[in-house]
Amino acid sequence: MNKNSGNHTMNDLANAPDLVTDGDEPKTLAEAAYRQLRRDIIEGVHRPGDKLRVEHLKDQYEVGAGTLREALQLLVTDALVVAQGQRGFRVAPISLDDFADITRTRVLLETSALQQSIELGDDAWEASVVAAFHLLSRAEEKLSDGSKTSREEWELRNRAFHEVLIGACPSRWIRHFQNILYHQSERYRRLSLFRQPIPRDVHAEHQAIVDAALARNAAEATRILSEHILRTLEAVRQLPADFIS
Amino acid sequence: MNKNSGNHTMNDLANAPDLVTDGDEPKTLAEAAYRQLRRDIIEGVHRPGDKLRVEHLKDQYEVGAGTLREALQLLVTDALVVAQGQRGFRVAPISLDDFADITRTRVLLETSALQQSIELGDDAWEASVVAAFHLLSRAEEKLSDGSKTSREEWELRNRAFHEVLIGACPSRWIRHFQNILYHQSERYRRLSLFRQPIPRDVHAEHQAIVDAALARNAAEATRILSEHILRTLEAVRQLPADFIS
DNA sequence: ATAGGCAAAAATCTCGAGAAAAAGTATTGA
DNA sequence: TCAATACTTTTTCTCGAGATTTTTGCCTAT
Repeated sequence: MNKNSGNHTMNDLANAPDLVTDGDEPKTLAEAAYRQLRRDIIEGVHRPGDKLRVEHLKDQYEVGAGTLREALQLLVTDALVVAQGQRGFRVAPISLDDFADITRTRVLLETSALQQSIELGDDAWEASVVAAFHLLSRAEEKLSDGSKTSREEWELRNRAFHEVLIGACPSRWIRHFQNILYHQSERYRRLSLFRQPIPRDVHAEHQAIVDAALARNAAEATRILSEHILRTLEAVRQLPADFIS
Repeated sequence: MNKNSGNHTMNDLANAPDLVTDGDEPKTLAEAAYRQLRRDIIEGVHRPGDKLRVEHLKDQYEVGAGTLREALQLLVTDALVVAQGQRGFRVAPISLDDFADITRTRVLLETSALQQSIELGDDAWEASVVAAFHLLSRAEEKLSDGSKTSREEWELRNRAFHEVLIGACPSRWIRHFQNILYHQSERYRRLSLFRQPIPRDVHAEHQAIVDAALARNAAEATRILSEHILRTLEAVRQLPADFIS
């Protein structure tokens, strides 16, 4: 019974569709190409600043030129690709300052969202937080084998955890922006994890956030979350300079 | 043999282009169509929820089908248009709750940006604020004739004023998001102005913001700015219910 | 009379080729 | 040797036609 999409007529807001539908399967070739491209950009297959030539990529992704063009346009929405006038597309460049900006903006949005979540969340929200935290903890245990799949699993569950935390925040716009920023920071976090495969004690940080959230201690929870997010910035800051360029 | 991606030397940051290039002239047909469409959506020519059929619109805007498709895709970035799987495009719906969400998120972002602007702004920033305020005041005087051009001029300068206010905020991301939200609220503000052509004493509010900003009184400035933005929400709230649907 | 299903129509999505623009290369002259 | 110009190549942008999918209308059966 997971074929959801049951639309209730009353109360459009709660079940209003997200600004970017990202959960379902891709229903069009353009969207499929978009997802592959997004993955490849985040994974670093296409490096920051690289030119994305339609003629070359259309063969690689097995779609027509116009279709690939649309996929690139979708990536512009996520700010993973920049389009310049009559000069084609490029992978969005990265820089330390940009990451600092992303991180601080994330803190601003995510703390506000968490505050509202704590204020408004019901039992179901608490349950989803505990569940997501459990899944993340399990993924952390398996992370020690260093395999690629386990890290991907951890990435997925880490994201799910952060999403669920602010899941009771009623603002679709904050969640939308937060979503974009999370994708962005994923590119940087990849660099950090590559260098520092076993991160700092992130488990304890998550635990502390969960405890404060369930205790409805918004001030404490947002404080820890802020430090948690900002710590990633510090980790990237300590990378060799030539990693980012 | 992939080569390279010639990276430029440093200093990319200061002159980094905005996330959405909006100032220049449109350099491509798709972008031209995008701007016309955006204007028409904000102006209400295409009403919220309307279906946007490519076959009809391509004649109206005098471009090919693929080109119009790209224009629509660009509008998805601004969240003025929603694309559903294999079922084409629609003008993004509006609702009171959505506007409340937009407004509150705007307050969150814009106050944070203003705070940083006040903290970091230099003499040139102060000058630009005073200049923008002056232009806006002049536009307000001419607003009494009720002509369409004068209201458009006011819209333009009001936007410029709010942009300049947070112009010294170094965060490109906050400015980017704020930009999107401003476009969104423009749709709603149009409804409000239509009903209430001579708005409340918005001049005094702007004046108070400028005074507090130049006095480097961040707490006061952000407080007034918050109330200022929220007041628009109240104005729309008092519209007849059937205005929004 | 209503519900279900089949068929026609409309709309979307996709592709490849042609026109416009940018980038790269070679040539010429000081 | 260097700079400026003209030419060639590459790439982007645009268009119209064909293939799929969705929607609409009609018909039949219970």
